[in-house]
Amino acid sequence: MKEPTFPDSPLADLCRERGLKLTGQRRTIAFVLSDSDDHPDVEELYRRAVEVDPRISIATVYRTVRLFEENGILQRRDFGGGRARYEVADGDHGDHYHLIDADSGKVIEFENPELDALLDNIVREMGYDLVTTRLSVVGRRKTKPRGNG
Amino acid sequence: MKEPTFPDSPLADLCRERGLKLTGQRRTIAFVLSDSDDHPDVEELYRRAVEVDPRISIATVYRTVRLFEENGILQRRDFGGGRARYEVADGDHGDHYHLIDADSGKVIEFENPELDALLDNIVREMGYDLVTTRLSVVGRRKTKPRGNG
DNA sequence: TTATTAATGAGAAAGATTATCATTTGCAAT
DNA sequence: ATTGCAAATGATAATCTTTCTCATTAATAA
Ligand SMILES: [Mn+2]
Ligand SMILES: [Mn+2]
Ligand SMILES: [Zn+2]
Ligand SMILES: [Zn+2]
Repeated sequence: MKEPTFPDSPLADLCRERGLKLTGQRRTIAFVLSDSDDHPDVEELYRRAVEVDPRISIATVYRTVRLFEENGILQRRDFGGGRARYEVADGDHGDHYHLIDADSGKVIEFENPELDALLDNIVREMGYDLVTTRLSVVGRRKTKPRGNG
Repeated sequence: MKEPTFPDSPLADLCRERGLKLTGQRRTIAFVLSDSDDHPDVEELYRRAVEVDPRISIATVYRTVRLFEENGILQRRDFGGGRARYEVADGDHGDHYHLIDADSGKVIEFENPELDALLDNIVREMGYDLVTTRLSVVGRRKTKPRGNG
């Protein structure tokens, strides 16, 4: 009966600009996504969305992330572990890669123009245009070597 | 009633060397894998294995690829599309990456020592030791530019 | 050959995602 | 403001891949 009030997020505006119908649920999910700076999966997005407006179903979250991804608003990531994870495309930072801490699972973002260029060149020299790079590295925190231990 | 006869494959020997019990099914799956130079998923491995010996179940194929992967005999790949795909670890070629043709889905392997080194350095400079690199690029075949067309 | 222990087969179960369909809602035209 | 209609939603069934269960079978060592 009571509609929650919150401002239109940048993603909600994007949604409109693409000519997508801006439903209450999409507005909520867009808000939640704009508010996130990590890589939530659908379950986590659902939890956050319900906080904002309980009148939402997990099915709609699945539908909406797919829609947003098809429209270039979201990027899907696969860090292993069975569930797809999402982040805003071209949020405040541009293209980037992910380092996963092998022990904690923590995701650390990084950019590297040299890597961008190298991948582009490799693919071009094979006679292709680069469409998508799917890259994540798993690493283990280095134990700082001591003088004597 | 009739046991199919085929030689022990390199992978079957590896299986023994690791102290794993060499069952008929594992011998068959090892044979099929040694005979493959592509990136089959479990369903495809099952089809190939049944050709060699019908007395095999898909459950055992799942179990065996997991076992082989845990023992460093197989590598699991994710090219998108929902199913895990497998290839022999350190077959005739060493570590390599994969380029997926965006239109045909064809998988093209490549090696690149510069890329190896760059990834290693990036991760090291972030304070980590590189454990695993998960990389595949999707590309579209270049249309050769014409002088006039 | 026998005993022991692990592996297998068949199917149930699990986990993630998509499909179905009756109902509701956004939105554009009255 | 109402109306009409296509599109979206909620609830849940279905699908798809992978793992689990458990009674039966088979591999290895004594
Ligand atoms: Mn940078
Ligand atoms: Mn090389
Ligand atoms: Zn990211
Ligand atoms: Zn390969």
